[in-house]
Amino acid sequence: MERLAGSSRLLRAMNESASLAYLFDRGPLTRGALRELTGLSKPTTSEVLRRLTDAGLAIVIGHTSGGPGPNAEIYAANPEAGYAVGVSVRETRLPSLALAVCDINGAVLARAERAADFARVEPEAAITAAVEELCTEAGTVPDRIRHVQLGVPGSYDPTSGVIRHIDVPGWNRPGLVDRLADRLGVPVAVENDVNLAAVAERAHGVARDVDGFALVWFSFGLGLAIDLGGQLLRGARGGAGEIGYVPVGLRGGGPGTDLHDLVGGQAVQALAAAHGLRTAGAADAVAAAVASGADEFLSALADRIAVGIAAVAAVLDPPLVVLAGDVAQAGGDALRDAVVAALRATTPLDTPIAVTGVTDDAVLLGALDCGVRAVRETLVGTLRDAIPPS
Amino acid sequence: MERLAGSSRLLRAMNESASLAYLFDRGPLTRGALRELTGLSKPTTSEVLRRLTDAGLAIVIGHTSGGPGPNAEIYAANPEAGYAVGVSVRETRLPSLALAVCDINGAVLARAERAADFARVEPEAAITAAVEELCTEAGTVPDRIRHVQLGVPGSYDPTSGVIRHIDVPGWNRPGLVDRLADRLGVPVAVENDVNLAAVAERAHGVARDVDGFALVWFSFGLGLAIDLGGQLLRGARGGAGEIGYVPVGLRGGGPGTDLHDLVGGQAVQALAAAHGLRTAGAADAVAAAVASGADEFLSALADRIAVGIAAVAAVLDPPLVVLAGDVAQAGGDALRDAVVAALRATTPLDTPIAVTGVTDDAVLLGALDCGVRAVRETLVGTLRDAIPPS
DNA sequence: CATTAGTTAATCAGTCTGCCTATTAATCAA
DNA sequence: TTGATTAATAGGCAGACTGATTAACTAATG
Repeated sequence: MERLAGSSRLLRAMNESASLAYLFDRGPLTRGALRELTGLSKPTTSEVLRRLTDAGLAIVIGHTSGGPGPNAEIYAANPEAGYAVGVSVRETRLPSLALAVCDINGAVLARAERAADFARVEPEAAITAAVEELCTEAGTVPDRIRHVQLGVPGSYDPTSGVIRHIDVPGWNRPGLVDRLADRLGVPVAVENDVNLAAVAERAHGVARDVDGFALVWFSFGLGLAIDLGGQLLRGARGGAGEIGYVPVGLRGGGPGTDLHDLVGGQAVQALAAAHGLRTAGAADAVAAAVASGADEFLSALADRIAVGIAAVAAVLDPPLVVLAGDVAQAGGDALRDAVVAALRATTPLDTPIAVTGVTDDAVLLGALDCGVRAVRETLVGTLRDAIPPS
Repeated sequence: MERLAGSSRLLRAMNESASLAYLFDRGPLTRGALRELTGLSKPTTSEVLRRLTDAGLAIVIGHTSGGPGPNAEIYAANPEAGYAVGVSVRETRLPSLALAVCDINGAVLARAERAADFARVEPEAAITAAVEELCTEAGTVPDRIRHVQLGVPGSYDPTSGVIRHIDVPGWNRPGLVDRLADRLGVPVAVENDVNLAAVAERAHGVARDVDGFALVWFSFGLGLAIDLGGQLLRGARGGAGEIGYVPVGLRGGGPGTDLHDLVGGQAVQALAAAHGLRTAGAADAVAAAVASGADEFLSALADRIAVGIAAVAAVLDPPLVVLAGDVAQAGGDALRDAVVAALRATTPLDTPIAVTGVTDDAVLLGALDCGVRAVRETLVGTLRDAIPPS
């Protein structure tokens, strides 16, 4: 229930932040267009835009032409109002970083990849150095950055400030995030990498116009991200989506088989080997299977995947399930069709299933998207907080 | 992102609705207390309360005393501002109804139970008659009712307006809800009964102060409700929580065992019988087992339940899992302890588990709670909509 | 008499309506 | 083809209006 109360100052703050929000997500607008969206009068719209430009939050980027009458000025959010950095921390054979800066409108200014030996260089130093290098490449200064979004293969517990379930050396130390924020002089947020992939899927992939979806990530590890109307579900301790722990089958007492044993990277490779496919990794195995038409292996794999999806679908009933990660991407539509068939054969659930539509680095794109959104929130909040502390 | 923009009228509407909202959920307040909560000035607070009382939404219910100075008037939401009806439609051996009316503050005015033979009387007629009778019992008129909340053992698809997965005769007909609303002349909302039990659990049970929780319902059927910060998760087609479809074990192709086959009412009874307990129903069997200390049966049952909870916990990581429904209630703490042990033995998840704290009819209480909230929203919205259509 | 509840009057902030001017494209006459 | 005329639109300005605030004031209570 809305509980906002106040005086005319609140009104101005609301009108300004609403206008800025429209500039952010409806793109460039004329005064007239903004007037229609906000329902404000001509003088007020003018005043709001004057103040936003004075504050460096909006700029005139052009003029209309063609129609009768004067050419209306076209306003847009000032891209230089703040930059966001996205960082993807990867745990492959060698730990590595992918990072990028973008402006408030989401345009990427610079991008880089780096190997990083976290056993020798501590994470704070490595990230700080990488960000500074990125800034010089982008031709900007670190001061302009308003938010750094990290994506890590683990879950972040905001109450304790610790990244858990992470295998990259040095990254599970308590206080790391605070120290990094201190060093960079910028707010730092941490998010699970699969969650960020889901953010990218909503922004650029197949989940663009969907109410919500579950993204299942098949790679070396196994992950799940849940998007409910654009909001991520993280769970009590950031542990939502630890789908690898879904039990498979009953057993008396002791620990038994779970989903990780069935469709984790190693399990997939083992299954492939059992079907006579010997390759370097799980993704390669699946790609080879698709190429050579090894249907038996694919349908065996699909059976296993269907178990996990059935559990997710029964609990959440998502409007869409997206298969992502290098293994799923290697499988493509062939794997998707096999999974659909397996699911239909076993349960009455008819949840639509799709393969990811993000071809670029999904985690990095998602981190940028989250970062930009955070910067926008900050800027809108700045206006809102013009309300005096009573 | 907030997009509200407007002029001084909006301000008044906001201040009034915020004040009313505070009266609703902080209970009776003096002018001074409301002033602190809203941050408004003395004259404005007075004006707002004057308008609310004029509109019949607030009343003076008393005066302070004891301190120096005049006695402050104590304001409260006018209980007569609107009534809500909750109806629980049950599918037992004989279909039956439980219903109650309460005022805007949640005080129950009248309550009734009724058998209803929906094979012979159509649902619209039966509900309408029951509501009218309830009104005379409560000494009020049906006009005063602003919302009717139904709880049904099935899922309601708001897009098609059809109640699905329901076994009570006549209730799966398309357009039923609209016809009922027409006949009663009041908005009618439908919700899954387990979801309503979760609402009651949050309002009156063990989930009062928790961020979110998953409520697993064990009765004749099997259900799951997911509460995320007080918001229910319903799924794409109202099918979230169809936990009975969670698969158990791998199988090649054909339909195999699912959770319903494991812990549905019949399955529990069969399991009890296998352990030498012959009773009329699942709940009785469990109660008998607890009374007689039949630990083997209980731990076998707990093993099965743990599979379901593990799946839910792995997907959602809820801060709490609540066991509810007559079977769980019969099991009580003994069953809870057995389930905790079974869960710890099989998975690394350490989600807290509790038995329901609602002893009264949870579905009916939840329906009343939902109904009251809907009426409050309507009233607050009335004030908000004082904003002219430009 | 000190303290508090609530009202009244004057003021201030912010938006709205209505009118005005300037600018552009289209149309029409020479 | 060119210049004048007209219609349509962008944006600014002045005065009215709404609603909240501050500050002073009245009245009630221990």
